[in-house]
Amino acid sequence: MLKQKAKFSLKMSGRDYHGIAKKKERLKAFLKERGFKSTRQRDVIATAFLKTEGHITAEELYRKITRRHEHIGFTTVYRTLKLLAKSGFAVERVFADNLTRYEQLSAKDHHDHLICLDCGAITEFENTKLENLQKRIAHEFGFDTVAHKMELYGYCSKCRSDNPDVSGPLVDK
Amino acid sequence: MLKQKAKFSLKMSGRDYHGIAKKKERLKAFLKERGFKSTRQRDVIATAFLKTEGHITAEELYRKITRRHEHIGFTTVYRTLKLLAKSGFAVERVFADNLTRYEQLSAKDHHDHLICLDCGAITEFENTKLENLQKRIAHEFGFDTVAHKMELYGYCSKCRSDNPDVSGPLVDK
DNA sequence: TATGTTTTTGAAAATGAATTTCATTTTCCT
DNA sequence: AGGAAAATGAAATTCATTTTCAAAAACATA
Repeated sequence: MLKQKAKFSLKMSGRDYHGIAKKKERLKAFLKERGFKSTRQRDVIATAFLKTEGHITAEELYRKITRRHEHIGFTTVYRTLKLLAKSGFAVERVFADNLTRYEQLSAKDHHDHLICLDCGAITEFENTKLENLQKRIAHEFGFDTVAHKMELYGYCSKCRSDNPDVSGPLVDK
Repeated sequence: MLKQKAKFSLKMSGRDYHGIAKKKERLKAFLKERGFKSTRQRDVIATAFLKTEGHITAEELYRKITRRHEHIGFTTVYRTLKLLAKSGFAVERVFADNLTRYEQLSAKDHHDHLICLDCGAITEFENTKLENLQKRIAHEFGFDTVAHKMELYGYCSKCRSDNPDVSGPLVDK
């Protein structure tokens, strides 16, 4: 009774809600162009990653994948995420917990992060004024900026209402 | 012929340009208050740290200290820096290279950093507009902000003139 | 389709900064 | 001086990340 589902599982699982098919084509093209090889593992990992919204560690993605009984090594997940980052499909980010997370590189290119110190939720935001101000400041110091990192740590409204007297682990200053 | 210099070396080395004496008094008071003990090592490490301007890793401070033939263990330097951070004399910071650095907590309290990807120079800056904008943004998302991190990575004017075609290691996005 | 070359895989080992352990030493209160 | 409590420091541990290397897979070419 699972036949019909299985029949298409390798080529398409349901509608392509995330535009994954196109991305995978682009990835394949990228690999060929650079003389890298297309493998089953890379396909599985890339698919799983591209389905993911938000920020995920190599470990988390690895667990997600192996849960579905794929026997793919952690190293390969790790390396594939690096590859995705180098090929422009993913961005590496390190927040205050010092874990490396990957997020998809989307159209929403320049954004920053709000991080809840209680539940760990990561909210993205974009603010043009902030961008401009950053550039202006860098300029004042004779800096040519190529990247920036801007994170706001605090407590989201949900966590504050759950737990009014927050005294969680501070992070920075 | 070095007698005169040596005579005062433990109590005061030259004028107290950095206000170190006062800070050390405050530290001593802090220790006593909390039931911690004043030790030769803590004195040496605190002095060395308080003399330091800018941002220093535990390793760097350890090397600086042992250079002067003090035999103080790395662990003690590490722990003392943690202690200084907890007692409000130092602030811990982690930049893109993932090393923990310590800087003195000065009057210039809320500041952010410009980091040169070539020479590694760290420049501090302060900008009220930026602060306010950050708060406003956090507020929009119902966040109660307790800390923030804002770093601009790029190339300082010096490095750009030394090496016009920079293609150094990128860091983030 | 077979062959050969190159790349990939993944288990295991290495790395490296941060942190902890624990026996010994030091501080400091009485 | 004596004794309880804390500090020291060398070594060990932790833990995420990265590398190694032998075996397996991919793929260009014949």
